[in-house]
Amino acid sequence: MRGQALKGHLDLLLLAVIADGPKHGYAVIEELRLRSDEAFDLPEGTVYPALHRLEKADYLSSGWSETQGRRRRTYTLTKRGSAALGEQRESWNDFSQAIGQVLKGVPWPSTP
Amino acid sequence: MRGQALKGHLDLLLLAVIADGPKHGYAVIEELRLRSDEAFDLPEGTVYPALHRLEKADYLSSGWSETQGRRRRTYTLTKRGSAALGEQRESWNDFSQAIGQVLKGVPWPSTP
DNA sequence: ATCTACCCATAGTAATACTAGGTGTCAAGT
DNA sequence: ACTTGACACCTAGTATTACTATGGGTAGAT
Repeated sequence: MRGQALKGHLDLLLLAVIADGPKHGYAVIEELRLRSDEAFDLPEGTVYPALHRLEKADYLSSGWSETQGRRRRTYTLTKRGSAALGEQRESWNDFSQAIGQVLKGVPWPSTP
Repeated sequence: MRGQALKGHLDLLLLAVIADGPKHGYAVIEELRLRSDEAFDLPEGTVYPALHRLEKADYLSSGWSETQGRRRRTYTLTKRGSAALGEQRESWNDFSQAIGQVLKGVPWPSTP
């Protein structure tokens, strides 16, 4: 899948996987790939800046840890982040339903 | 609904409504509003440039007509446009399903 | 006369996902 | 000893794109 289709929905995905439990960036990428059945394989250059953005917006908080010589920045969902997740989830539902309605009337190309 | 969530999926919507039959820009906006049950109420500044883009990409062709003193530019889906619609529709299905899968595991906030 | 609906257009802005690079650790293979 | 690949982080710059704001014009109703 072309990744750029993510536009506007990346935050929802990131918040969703972190809602499941605190995670560091690399783990977020892996988790997203797993849960989406390989559909989402996001480049680091997409995820890290987005996490910074979400932290700045107070949707996530972070802390450093050192695990066997590797430094990790682990992100946790804040209260605001949890609320945002709920809202974004609803708006995703509305959005996808609306698209579905528009598409409903359109016939698929003839496949005899 | 906040319109900017459209990012990356506007073309699909435009192609879809025009696939139903040739339409001019203003009619596209109306049709989209109707079919989406008011969810999509796109500003003209969004739609017109997008139509130009799609025509440039040879997904649409256009022609002017004059109806009771009003000039209209009517767009018709090209063969390439029809193919693109099919592809974008499939990729929308994959995309929305993938989002659904990611969201599946996440519990909604406690609503007692 | 003015307002609203109809109908088109463009310039500039903001947001954001991505490309392309960079830093460094550790384990396994050669 | 060296290289490769997985792990783990980061940023600068680019491209795309939906939107805001604005402008032009016609027709019909109040």
